[in-house]
Amino acid sequence: MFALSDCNNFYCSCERIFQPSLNGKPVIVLSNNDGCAIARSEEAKALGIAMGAPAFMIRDIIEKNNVQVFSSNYVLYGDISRRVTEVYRKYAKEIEVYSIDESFLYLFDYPGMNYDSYATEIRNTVKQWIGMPVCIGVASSKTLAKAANKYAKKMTGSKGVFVIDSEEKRKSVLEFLKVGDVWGIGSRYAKWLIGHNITDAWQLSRSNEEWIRQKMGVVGVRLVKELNGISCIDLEEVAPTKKVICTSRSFGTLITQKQELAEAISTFATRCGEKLRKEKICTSAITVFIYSNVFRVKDTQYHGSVTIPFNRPTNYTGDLISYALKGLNAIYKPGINYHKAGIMCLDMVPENAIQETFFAETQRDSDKGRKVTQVLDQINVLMGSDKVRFAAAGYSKQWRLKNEKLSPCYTTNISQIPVVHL
DNA sequence: TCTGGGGTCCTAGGACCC
DNA sequence: TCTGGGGTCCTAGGACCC
Repeated sequence: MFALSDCNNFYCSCERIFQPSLNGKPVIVLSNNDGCAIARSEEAKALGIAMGAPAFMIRDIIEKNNVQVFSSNYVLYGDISRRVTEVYRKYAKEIEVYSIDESFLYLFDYPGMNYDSYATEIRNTVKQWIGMPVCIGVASSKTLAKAANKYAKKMTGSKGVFVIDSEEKRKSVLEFLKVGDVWGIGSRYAKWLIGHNITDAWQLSRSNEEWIRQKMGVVGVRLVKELNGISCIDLEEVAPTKKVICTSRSFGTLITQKQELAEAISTFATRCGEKLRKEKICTSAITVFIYSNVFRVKDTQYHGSVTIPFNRPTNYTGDLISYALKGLNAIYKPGINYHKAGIMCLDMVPENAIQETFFAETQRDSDKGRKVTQVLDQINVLMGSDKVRFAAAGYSKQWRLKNEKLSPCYTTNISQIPVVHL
């Protein structure tokens, strides 16, 4: 049996662990730049704050109801996520970390196993050890486990656990689940299915396979089989190496000057380098892009992007910055209010399987680069991000993210932990 | 005034190989 | 009247996930 364990309102719950007085109160967490509400406590949802609602459009609701607002703190959430995952490992043969707040568990099975009490124990342990509330769905396929999880969240009150271990239970879960809420059915397919009078997951599970194949391909066929309890999607215990790595940001303020863009681009190249080295891969080409703000309809709109192939794959920050700045040169247009930029790394190869070029000196250069970044990474892990960096990344950072409501990194930065007077 | 940031998979069609 | 059989690679577009 598969279990899907999902943290409740994860980012909000992370903030509440360290401020328990916020329990029972409306809490929201905003996206980067304090733009949109991307996590809402139950109380905030009840006030009508929608997922993705722009902060400036819900200001009234926030002020009237004293909603507690946080900027997103991914360092904190990432660390809490890691701790929750550690608890799961005690309870499962294999686990797949599916996202920052969700994991699939392939459960142990004993003769006479009681999945309901087992899942309840996992839930209680995560709550007691980490302080994180989770809900758990258990079933014979991943798609059904996702469905059971949604049912557990809405229909079981404070129990928070549901096991599909009979046809009656499968039917009641699928009848409860709207077709658009099925894992793998997005807005486009939902619209089409509803147009053909398939409105819930039960009806979808009973639909004709060939008809589904024509419109939705093999993905759709797999999905229907999964709803019928036939497992077609395996657990992915080890995450496959990434095919694309992207670092992009909107700016806290609009940028027009090339020099400022260059600093931002260099900073993104630095982040990409860190990500590549962590995955032990190199990239053979990058795409650099700079965008104006589509919401400012009176501004001249511009989407510039260019892809630059390399002679030799690299994950050395110095290389990435110099290629990225060449890219910027090619696409920069003056007189535009730039709002967002980014770098995408493509065509990955493993770090230890690089095809060398014909010219031997690049080998020597790359050894030097590798040693430099090793030291750089070590210092920055120990002393804090960006303590030592390339000058191209600049110092002013006018464009940096707006995050006015940032909480401390309670679990990863000792010096930020506030003193509590009892 | 103010609107996020990452990813993946599948398919069809064109171009090419022997 | 009749025109083989078996492949790969690449790209763009469309769908999806958190």
